[in-house]
Amino acid sequence: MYRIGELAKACNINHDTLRFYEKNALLTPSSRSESGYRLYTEKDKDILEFILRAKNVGFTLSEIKELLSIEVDKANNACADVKTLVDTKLQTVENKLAELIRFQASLKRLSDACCGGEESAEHCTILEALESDTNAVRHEHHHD
Amino acid sequence: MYRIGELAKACNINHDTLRFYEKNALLTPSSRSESGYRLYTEKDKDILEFILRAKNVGFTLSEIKELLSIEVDKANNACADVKTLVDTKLQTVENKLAELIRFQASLKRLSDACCGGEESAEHCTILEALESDTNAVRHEHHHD
DNA sequence: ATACACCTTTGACTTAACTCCAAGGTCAAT
DNA sequence: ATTGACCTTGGAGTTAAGTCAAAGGTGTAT
Repeated sequence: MYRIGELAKACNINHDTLRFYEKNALLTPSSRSESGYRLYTEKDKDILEFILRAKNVGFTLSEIKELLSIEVDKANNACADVKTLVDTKLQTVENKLAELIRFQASLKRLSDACCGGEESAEHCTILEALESDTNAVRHEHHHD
Repeated sequence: MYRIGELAKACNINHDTLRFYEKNALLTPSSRSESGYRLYTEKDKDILEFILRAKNVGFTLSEIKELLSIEVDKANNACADVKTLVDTKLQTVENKLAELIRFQASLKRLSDACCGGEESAEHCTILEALESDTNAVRHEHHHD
């Protein structure tokens, strides 16, 4: 069991952020001590880590709330609904992945061009690095 | 040449956002008409698209400004500095990529479990899907 | 020449996501 | 029994990133 300060420190965030997440129904501590102190379990910590990772890749708190709300309820027949939500989010993730892979390629090309090869003059900005990427994929396409 | 409304519409954003980006030195239109209208070129549009994609994967505007400022200036000897910045950003991108791949795997597992296989009971929430991922990678590690 | 859609600027307002503050309770150590 | 680090609540303040509104200029179409 973590008290609020311990969990905050462990995850490197402000303790007020934890209260804020509680107020916004993202993460409620599993229990309270006699005297009213919030007590977080290891599972609560997993949820928090999930929230922080999701935030880091550009999900909003309300999107994260949606992700956390996903529950395949076998008894209830809401399975199809859940699958729709999951597949929508999966699509979002895959779009983000595609973007990031493009950024990665551009930055790599830039890093290599810099102080590296003979072709230092070729790719001088991230936009040019991106363009050369685009050109590689599409047809040649000059404009100055 | 796009006027502000045209570019905003083409990129599906508010025209005030373009003024906001200009005020914050992220994107300044290449020229103005006689009467003072902002005129954006195709290159300006490329920059805007870059900004929007970067935002989408969780970069802040000031990080994006940094990315856009990268220029390998051969004359100037700042090449090493640039490489450091680029490599730092590359690391950031690769961390984000790793997170997203994990999300993707979890969501896929969830999607497959739902309405799909026999094992519908196994992975009911994104956290459980994540956990089973963790378990696959690390040692077995029970806690209830 | 007058609508009308579009543009200008300045400045105030909004929303998401925190972050801080005040006034006070808890608890282990001196 | 009191200090000091921790916790509580409620509410106000901040920052990033827009978004809107007011007052007025532009430019093409009737």
